[in-house]
Amino acid sequence: MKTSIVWFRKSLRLHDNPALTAACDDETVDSILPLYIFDPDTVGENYQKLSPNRLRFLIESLSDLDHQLSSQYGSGLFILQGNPGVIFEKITDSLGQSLESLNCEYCSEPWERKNFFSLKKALEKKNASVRIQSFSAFQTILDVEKVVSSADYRNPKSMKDIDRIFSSHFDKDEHGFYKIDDPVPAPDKIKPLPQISSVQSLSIEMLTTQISKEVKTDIMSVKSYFPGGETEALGRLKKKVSGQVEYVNTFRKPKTMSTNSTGEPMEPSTTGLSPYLSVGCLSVRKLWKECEACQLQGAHSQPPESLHGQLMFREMFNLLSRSVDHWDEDQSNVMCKAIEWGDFDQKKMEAWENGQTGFPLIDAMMRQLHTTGWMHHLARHAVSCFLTRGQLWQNWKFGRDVFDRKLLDSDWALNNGNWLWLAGVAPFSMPYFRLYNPCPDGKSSLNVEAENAEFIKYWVPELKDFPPKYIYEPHLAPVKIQADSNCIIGKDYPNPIVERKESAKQNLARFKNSLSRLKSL
DNA sequence: GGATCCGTTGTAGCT
DNA sequence: AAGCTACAACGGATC
Repeated sequence: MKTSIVWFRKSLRLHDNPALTAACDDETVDSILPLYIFDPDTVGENYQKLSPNRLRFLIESLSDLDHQLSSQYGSGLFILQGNPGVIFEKITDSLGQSLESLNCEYCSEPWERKNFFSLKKALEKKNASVRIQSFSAFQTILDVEKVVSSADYRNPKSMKDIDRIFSSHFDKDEHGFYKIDDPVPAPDKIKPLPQISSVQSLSIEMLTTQISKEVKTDIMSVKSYFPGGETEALGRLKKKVSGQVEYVNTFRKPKTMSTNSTGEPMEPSTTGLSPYLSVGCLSVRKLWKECEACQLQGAHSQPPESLHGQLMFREMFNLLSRSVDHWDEDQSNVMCKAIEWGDFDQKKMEAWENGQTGFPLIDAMMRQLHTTGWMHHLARHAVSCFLTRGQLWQNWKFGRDVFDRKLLDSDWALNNGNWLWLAGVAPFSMPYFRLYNPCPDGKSSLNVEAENAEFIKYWVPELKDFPPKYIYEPHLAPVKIQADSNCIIGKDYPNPIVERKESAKQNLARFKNSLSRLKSL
């Protein structure tokens, strides 16, 4: 018996999975072990690094993978918990010389690369004939290692830069589209599981029970809008993108904030596919190609506003996170100006995280994040601007950590990149003085309101009877109106945590001072 | 090498 | 109602 291990890391899917396909096509092996490792370094010793909602999403994604493997292929997902090095030691001991190869996807995070290299070394020491292969172009369209190591690579900072990188790595076809490889279909057959008696897989049920107990929440009953899993991902892709030529071709990101006409307050106005990309239930290549198929049908929007543009920014951050040292730091990070932010202010941070700032739009957005694990991209702009250079003068890293714990689509490269951008500390085009007004008038891109301010009233039900006129600044409503609306500001809903204009003015001056100090160094 | 242009999606106030 | 201007003013690329 010869066995190949297929290690699922951040690509919890069967379609467009080159590591899996390679194992299936390998005639020298007769059994395949699909493996997932629940790593305490990633989720936290007590699962505290991920919100219950993220844990549920991950479990559902694993469950779907396991179910597909067993019901369609007579295989199954082997789930183990622990440090990958220790896990592989156990498995290789158990498989002995029958271990033929290990296939996995390339992961670009510093700790993941370290994991992989030390693992490779240890395995090869044990068994010199084992073939270990890491496959790229899995989580990204570009081959990250290849691009950042090319001679003319420079850190991309704009759509123009990233477009230039695409141009130098892909030819264009007769329609002007980049020639990107088609996604690989799911395999027809997967070879059976090997016999391993000494290592026992965790069942989804056991894992769920254990996690729920540890985080003191029944994670499977967390109110959710995005169910995890490849099956869901492909269903959503079909519903939102594949057949939706008009939607895709007119997609302009800055214009999407108030276009949710579905009548479903939880339904995103954008595709809502990002959670599925982050755990790899959906292949980004497949998404790219489905958009392209729509664009072939006629005139369409262009990067940066189009869906392709959004995915190109995603590639940009993935490259930067690999090529920039200390990508997640504000010191010794060439992509971050070390602004002298205020000390961690627990009161401000809690008000912001819990949606109790007294700014209804900000609070609605933060409560939506807490409940659904998702926020519109412009909402992320608004709340991060508010927390940092706008109103609260807190270090972007504090907000980054909250997002990372709660966002279903959280991704190390993207989350840090977006915070660097929005805090105005990166050399991207975000002038620090360009603030978002958390109390926008009708012309703002942040304006989420139909006439009735439904978005705010849904997420901040304290204000559900408030007249739309005062919905952004309820403290300005006369006391009689507050009483008639069953919400006394300062009692039933907080007063603004800071004075909006004053704080903005002060922070602008602080930012400016920090910059001139940095320049004089 | 100094001037000019440009950058994913701003705001406020005017006509 | 859409479109203009002023605001405040960065920093890298390009010419």
